[in-house]
Amino acid sequence: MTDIANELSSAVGDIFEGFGLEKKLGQVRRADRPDLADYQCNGAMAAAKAAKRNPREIAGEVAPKIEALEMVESVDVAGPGFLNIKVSADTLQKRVAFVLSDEQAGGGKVETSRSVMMDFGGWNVAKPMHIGHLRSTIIGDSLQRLFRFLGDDVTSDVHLGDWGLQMGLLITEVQEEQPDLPYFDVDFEGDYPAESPVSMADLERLYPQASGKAKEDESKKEAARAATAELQAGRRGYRALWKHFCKVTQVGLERECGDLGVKFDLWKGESDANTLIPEIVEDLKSREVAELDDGAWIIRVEREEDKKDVPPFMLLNSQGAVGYHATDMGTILDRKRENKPDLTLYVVDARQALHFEQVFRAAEIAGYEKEAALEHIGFGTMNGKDGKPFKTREGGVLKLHDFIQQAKDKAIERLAETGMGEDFSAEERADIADKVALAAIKFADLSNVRTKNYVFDLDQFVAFEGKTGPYLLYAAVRVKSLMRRAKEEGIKAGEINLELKEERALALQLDAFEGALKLAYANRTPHGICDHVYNLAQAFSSFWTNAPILKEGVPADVKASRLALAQATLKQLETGLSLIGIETPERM
RNA sequence: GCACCCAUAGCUCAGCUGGAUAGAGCGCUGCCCUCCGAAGGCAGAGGUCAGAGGUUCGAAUCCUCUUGGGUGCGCCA
Repeated sequence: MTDIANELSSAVGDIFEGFGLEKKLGQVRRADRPDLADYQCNGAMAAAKAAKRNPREIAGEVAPKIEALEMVESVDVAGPGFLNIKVSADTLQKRVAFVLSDEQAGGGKVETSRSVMMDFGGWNVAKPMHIGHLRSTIIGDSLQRLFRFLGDDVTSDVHLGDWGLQMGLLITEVQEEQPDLPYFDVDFEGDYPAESPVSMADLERLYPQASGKAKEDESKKEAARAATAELQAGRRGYRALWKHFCKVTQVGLERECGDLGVKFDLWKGESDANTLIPEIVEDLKSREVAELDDGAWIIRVEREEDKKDVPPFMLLNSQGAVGYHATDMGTILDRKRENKPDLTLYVVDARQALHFEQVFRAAEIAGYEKEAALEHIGFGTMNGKDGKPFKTREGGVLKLHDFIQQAKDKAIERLAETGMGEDFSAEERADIADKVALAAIKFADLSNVRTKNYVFDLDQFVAFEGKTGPYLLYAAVRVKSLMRRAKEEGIKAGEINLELKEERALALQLDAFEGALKLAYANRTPHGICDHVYNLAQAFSSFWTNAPILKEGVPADVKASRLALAQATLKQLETGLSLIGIETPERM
């Protein structure tokens, strides 16, 4: 069963076709004027344009046929030719019953399942995990949940940044601080220490330090480049030291992932593409895809129709080292062989757009992957209240862990203010605070259009009032509490009978889930899911205050009907929230 | 210089392939708890959709230009 809008579209499309009009003109959607209709079709006006006829005349011809459909209650022609459709109560009732019984909660499935690779997170070895990584992780995670839910075979890969110049910078920086370590002795032949010479804290300090020096001092940069090339060429001591960097970093990364409730299927890194690089270089050189230019091996990717300069793809730099062009190419080939994805999504900051364009073009030229199977899912930056990139009060880069902690502290504060959960155990309260904080962060992020920058205001987002994650948790918890009470009283959900306008509005909202998911899926924009769950929670709140469910004096059959409606809502609400990575507590 | 993204209510943001009276939230005003969780609901004030042209029966949406912000542009990732 698909949603009502879809069924109507198909039926109305057939009717349009019967009049010699295009089927797609029969497209039906939710009405923008709920006072006039449940659903609307604007096709008559477009049809009139194409056929050079009067739109009202066409609408008038089509309307009786639509009205004759079993699911339709009535059809009106309004304004220049809008077809306003009201569906029968029975149609809506069946739809709600379906949502209640459907394992997808009415969310639907894709027609053909694809194999999809998702590359997000963008964590780097040794660079501090900061606020800038948040969006990729949250958006990527939501997309992997959505795609999987709709039936695709998804593989997510954190694609660790572990192979570029930052590694060389770290190596030279450690050498400067601790020159006597065996890693730097070329003649050293023994076993290197099992213990890392640096901690995560050291790494977080060393990288910005080294990076700063390299910017000021060209010779330091040269040394780092050389070290990078040597590492990539396999210098034993460098490899051993590098492994320590990676291992130490991984511990911190797993902590962040756990905190965010995000899971990756693969923890591969840029370095994993390394084994393929020589093969690729050889292949592209021999087929003359790559050419030598200024000492570097490049692939020209510019096109006639380009309106801008598209710099070449850099296979090997003049030092013979590989950068992220080459590792990304290697990764594409690796995935092509290992996972055979139909589609690869790169959830990476919009500023990388040119980079991906170069890589995708180069992959196509090289014949490793079709350009159309590679997609950059860009996003804007998260700014502070001043509209500038999010920083600490001191102006430094805010670590992700600290940021999440701030949100948790704020959640604890808010819960205490309202006395919510005060008689719960400390563990439960802490768990609730965690869920509230994450819901606040994720909902705030995902409810903005992905491609735009947005302003993060912690006070606003951790609020329980308004369009926030915590409000949604509250809405869900309220229904859960109702369910517990119904169970205690032995009341069961029964046949659905929609009478009040709030009941009808809620049913219509439940029907909109599939459309919201499909749109989010097609555009890779989770914010449509946010809108849907929020609208659903609002429709439920209105229903809740106007349609008593378990109160005394409510007839048994009405109780059973409303309980079914509430249950369907809870199911879809929790399903929808799970798709944006939000978990609901049992109570709060 | 060239290219991309963005500009909608006091603030933060939605607005799907062009459609009816441009929607939310916060804030503001007024109602609604002897009654399932009021962290809620209902009602109201508040907008020349940055500006100017154009296409169209119809434009916040499409095209052109202007202004004002952000970002990117071969050996960092």
